[in-house]
Amino acid sequence: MDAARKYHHGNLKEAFLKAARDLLERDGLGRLSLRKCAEKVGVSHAAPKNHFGNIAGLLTAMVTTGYAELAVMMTADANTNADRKRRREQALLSYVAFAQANPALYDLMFSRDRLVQDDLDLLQQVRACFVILADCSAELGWHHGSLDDKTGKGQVAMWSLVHGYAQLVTAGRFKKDNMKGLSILDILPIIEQDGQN
Amino acid sequence: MDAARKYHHGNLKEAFLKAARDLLERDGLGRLSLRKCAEKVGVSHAAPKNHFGNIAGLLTAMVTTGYAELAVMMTADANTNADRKRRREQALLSYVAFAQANPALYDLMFSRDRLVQDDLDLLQQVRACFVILADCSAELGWHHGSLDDKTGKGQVAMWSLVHGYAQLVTAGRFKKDNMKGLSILDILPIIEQDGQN
DNA sequence: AATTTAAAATTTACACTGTAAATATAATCA
DNA sequence: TGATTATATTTACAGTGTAAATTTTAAATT
Repeated sequence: MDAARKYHHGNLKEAFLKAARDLLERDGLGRLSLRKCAEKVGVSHAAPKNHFGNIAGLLTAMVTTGYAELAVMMTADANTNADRKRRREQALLSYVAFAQANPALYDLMFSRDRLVQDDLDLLQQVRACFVILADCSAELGWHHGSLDDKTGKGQVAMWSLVHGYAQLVTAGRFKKDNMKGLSILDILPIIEQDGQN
Repeated sequence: MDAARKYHHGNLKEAFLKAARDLLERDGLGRLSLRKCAEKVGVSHAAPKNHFGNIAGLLTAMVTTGYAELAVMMTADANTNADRKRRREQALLSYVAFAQANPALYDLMFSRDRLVQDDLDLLQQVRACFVILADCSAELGWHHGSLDDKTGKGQVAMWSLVHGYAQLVTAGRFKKDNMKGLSILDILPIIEQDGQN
């Protein structure tokens, strides 16, 4: 079961994912094609059909690895005994860093019509990221103190804020004007309550 | 100069924009093509070249009308003498409503690699929307009261929050779990300061 | 009004794309 | 070894965007 020399090519699936990701970040989604990936890997253009079915399957698999990497990055320093505020800041910084390092992939990760949205692996990895963000949003206070968070409002707000920031930054919507140089941590206090963490 | 009967087709540009937008929302960006638009309008597939140059030009023009409509919706009730908090709630509700009514278009409006990003009309309409949101974020307080907003943090936070929320809602990321039924106004208090509006 | 000019739309052509079906190859298993 | 299954290739086809040449029509000019 030596995966490296098992079949004709050996690990063609991972080779394809790597080639597709390189082409995605280099040329953009609009110029990514199965045939270019196949040429880059050195196989026929019909080879990926066995592994991914169609191009939506390839993109879905690639996006799924993206969510997995994102989860790993967000929890990279979580092994320490840092308090929640520290973990939250680390996770959010990593979240934005991932989006900036992989802008085209990050874009695709929230695409509505190019992925197999009900893919089980994808849903699982998306949920893993959500759980991490949910943990980050826990114990955040509210201005209107009567509100508790059983409704998930804090989680929704947390993900909305960091995703919106990441997307707008990578889309170049914040480049001009006088708002460059801000980080997610600069706008994070908006979501924090004095005296809590 | 009767625009309705000026040329062979008459207002082919607007007819194309309408056809493209219908196909976009019906079938998604992945299945939108110039040739289908041309067939729907009833002209040859090369007709749009005179008006848009290429497909990026068509998508850019379509997205530009989207930003224009968004600006109109956000300021629809602004003629009244409502205070800023009221205007802000109206604008944000309209923002999310627009995204939900035109999910595929809204997605395309933040695409990184399918538009002519330096198109002057596009930049102008984007800026118009930003100005409205900036007005909405004015006079919002901060928890750490020492911070003023000369850096644009409030504007960045405002757009990040509402865009992230709109994108995640239209992408279906909030459909399950226990957080359905929330509106942007439910998470807006997170950005408000007691005693101010 | 007749002619010229320029704009608009069509026709034709081509390289590229995803996908399906039939075929060939190689690894696994009996 | 032989049979089976997974993997990859070949071939084919409909659809795509775009460019170039051509035709048609409106507008401009005389």
